[in-house]
Amino acid sequence: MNLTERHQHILNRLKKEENVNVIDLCLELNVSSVTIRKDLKLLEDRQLLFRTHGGGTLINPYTKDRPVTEKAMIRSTEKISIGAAASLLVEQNDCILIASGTTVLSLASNIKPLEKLTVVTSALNVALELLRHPEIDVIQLPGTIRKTSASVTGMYAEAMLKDFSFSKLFLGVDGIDIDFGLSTTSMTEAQLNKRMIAAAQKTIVLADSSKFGKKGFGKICGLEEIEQVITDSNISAHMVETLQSIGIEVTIV
Amino acid sequence: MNLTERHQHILNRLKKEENVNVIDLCLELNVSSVTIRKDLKLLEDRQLLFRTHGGGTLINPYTKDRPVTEKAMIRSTEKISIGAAASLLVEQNDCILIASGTTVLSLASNIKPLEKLTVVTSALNVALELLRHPEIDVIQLPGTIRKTSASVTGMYAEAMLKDFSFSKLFLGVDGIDIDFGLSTTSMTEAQLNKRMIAAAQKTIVLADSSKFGKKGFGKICGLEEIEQVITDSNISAHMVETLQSIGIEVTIV
DNA sequence: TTTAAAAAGAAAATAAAAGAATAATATTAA
DNA sequence: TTAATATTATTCTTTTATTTTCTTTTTAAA
Repeated sequence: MNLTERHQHILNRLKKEENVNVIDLCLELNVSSVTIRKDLKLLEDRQLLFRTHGGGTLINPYTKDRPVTEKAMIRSTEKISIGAAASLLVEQNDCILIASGTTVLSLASNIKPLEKLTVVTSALNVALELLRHPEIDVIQLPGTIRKTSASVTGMYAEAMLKDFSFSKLFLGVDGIDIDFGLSTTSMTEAQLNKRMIAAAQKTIVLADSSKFGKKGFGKICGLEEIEQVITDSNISAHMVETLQSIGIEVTIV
Repeated sequence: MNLTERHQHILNRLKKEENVNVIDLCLELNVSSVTIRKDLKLLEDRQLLFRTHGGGTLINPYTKDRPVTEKAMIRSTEKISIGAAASLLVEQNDCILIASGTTVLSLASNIKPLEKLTVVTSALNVALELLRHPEIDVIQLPGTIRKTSASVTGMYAEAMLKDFSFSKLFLGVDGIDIDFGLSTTSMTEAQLNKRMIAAAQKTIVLADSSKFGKKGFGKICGLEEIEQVITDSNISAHMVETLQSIGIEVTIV
């Protein structure tokens, strides 16, 4: 039995029983505990399981049971830092637009407004997160809800955006590529994001370093349309230079 | 059983019973009380429960205005039954409208669609609840979010409703009075509910028995505009008769 | 073959978890 | 209020799991 078969086996057991432990896997697969731990680590890096002391589990053990919030924990440390850095850009009496995605959700949980703030968002979980603050006027965009991101898309949201102008847009994306520009997995979401960029005076992209060089299915826009990127320190120096040469402000946390 | 599995167990028990105690958990999980206390402390640090003397609870014991998700627990048994009864009225391929409130949230958690279903809602928590079902197309109405009910109101939602026609509206209210009719605490919500009634062929009101004879601030409509009421068995016989005499179908659970 | 690279394992060092003992604190009943 | 009781926090020890470094084995390529 080789490495991939072993990994397959581990994932199958996880699917059946939701969690596995190192010792059982050693016996079942006739390999040492060191090997199993390496397997688990690798699978965790690929975000196929969560490591626990003594084994692994399929579901993130420490999130409330919303499917969407669980996803937020992937690369959580980076996302939390990026969200915190983005929250510093929010000023008093701002009118901002927040798109969907796990990274901007982290922004939402980091916002601590001192005075009035108006937030329009497409993401239901962002809206719910912001409800905690009485200082914030939260406005929800309408539309069909995408199950994977818990956010709306569609013509109603696009039409409504035409009535507003925002000082800033906080945008999360699935891919940033020098040539292809910004992209996301859904066509309708890309369409809405395009309108969002048009409605905002400044577009700030929140993206952890894994997003660079990647392309999602739906193109949102070229890089020339954005003003600022916030990312983590694993971004390559070359990418930073390229972005800066186009005139994009790069913030590294 | 390892640490994470134990934590999972504790959270599951909490979800079912709202509070746990140290001694029971010791026996159930075969670990010392020291360990359980460490578990509870850790889960409290992650804001997944609140520590109490001798155990833990899901609800913060020291806040007055509970967030929306917790408010659902008040009169929960009645609300669960009412929600379950209402869910039976949902038919395949229906296009329904669900308003806001804790009772209709209970409807949302009871819906188990067999085939396609389209749901439009003003309440964010209803929308999130329904996302679990791939068969349901969930459409969110837009607008400013009321913090107390986590639902939208305002002209954008009202305007959007004009584009649709629904077979049924499920409405939660704060008061049902023979003379004053249906009412709710918020003026803007009353306004939206009015439009909702106009957009639906049939209005089904979900209200536990405590709501009868009460008046909220904002009048929604007179009783003649509704077709059906679902309530619990504590409603007075006289009230049932009066409602039926106006031609309202009364379902008691 | 020889060599390089990947995979697996052994062993020691390190870290985490669990429980015991006890002091500190909170709750309850008198 | 006080005393009795229950619960919690703290410290320490034992056990268990993990990480790290290094060696061996296997696999693939030159």
